[in-house]
Amino acid sequence: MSSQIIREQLSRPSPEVAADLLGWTLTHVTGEGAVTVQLTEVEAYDGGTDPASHAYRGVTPRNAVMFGRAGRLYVYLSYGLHWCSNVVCGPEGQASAVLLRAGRVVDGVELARHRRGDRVLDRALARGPACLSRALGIVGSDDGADLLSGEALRLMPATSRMSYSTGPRVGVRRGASRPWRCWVTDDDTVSSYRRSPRAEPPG
DNA sequence: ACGCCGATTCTC
DNA sequence: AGAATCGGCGTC
Repeated sequence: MSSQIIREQLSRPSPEVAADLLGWTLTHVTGEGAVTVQLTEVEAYDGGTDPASHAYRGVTPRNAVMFGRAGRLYVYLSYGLHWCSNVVCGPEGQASAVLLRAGRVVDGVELARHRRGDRVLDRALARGPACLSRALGIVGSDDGADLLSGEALRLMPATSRMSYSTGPRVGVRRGASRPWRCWVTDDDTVSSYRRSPRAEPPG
């Protein structure tokens, strides 16, 4: 599949793209080596219509990448200490992204464990959005990297379709009830669901 | 300029 | 349940 076709696929609204991304792999090559993660849990974020989105209130230096062309990486700092990674979706000019919440490390397990800690179980190496980014060695300077034409970071489509479940998003206060979290059904690398303590009541 | 809060994670 | 830790954004 050409990167042109993949980019068109990613240029649709993020709630549609999210489920497609399950089973895809993301590889990051650094001086330390390569780590590949197969995605098992993702969350869609829209732009102007989604109060949980970083792009809800328009373009800022932080979220600018979300408004650019699909297929690039949007990285942000969470709680002042954790990097989190997104795949930019949707047509250019319209903010939209899919947060990478969890995956299975299918290559570079030793390097991923070195980054995450010796006592971390294999299945937990990339469980949780900050853990996934940490396992891959993704940091703020990777913000904006093209995942389809780049050398260091590469996103590749799944070889087979996975059966998946959907449900409310994790951690967000507003818009938490939109069923925009997708995960591979019964997969042990999926993060355990915790609704934000500050989430607005459902309904 | 100031203060609050977050698309989190780990530990107690 | 609480801490770690800082940039973004609303408010004064």
